[in-house]
Amino acid sequence: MPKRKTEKSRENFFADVFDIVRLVPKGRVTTYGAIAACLGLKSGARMVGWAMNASHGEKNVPAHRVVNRSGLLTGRHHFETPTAMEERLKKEGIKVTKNQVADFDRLFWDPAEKIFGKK
DNA sequence: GACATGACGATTT
DNA sequence: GAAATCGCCATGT
Repeated sequence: MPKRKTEKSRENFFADVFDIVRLVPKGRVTTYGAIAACLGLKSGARMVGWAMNASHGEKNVPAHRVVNRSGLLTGRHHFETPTAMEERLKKEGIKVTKNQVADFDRLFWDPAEKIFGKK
């Protein structure tokens, strides 16, 4: 287990990521980079992905709505089943083709919009 | 304490 | 235009 020092940072980071992902409207998708940018990280996209890994314990975190900047479902293999991600997205009305979100540009939801407008 | 890895992104060659 | 490389911060070994 990490020391308290990292624990604090980790908690803040994960909390922010989970909160943002949770705020993603149904039928919308966002990207790791967008979330990272909201947290103030220039390129913390990797960390966001790491946080998503921890999201396995957070049932209320729709990690399936988080894709890479290309709209590609890069993390589908980390789900319970390789198809769970696209299946869920399709269920919410999002079309997925070849592990990629259709009309990704249109469905893209920018957390900065909410965070910035809210704060 | 150092090295290697990770569901990414942007920049440079 | 495509490929290779660096950067980012945290985690695991």
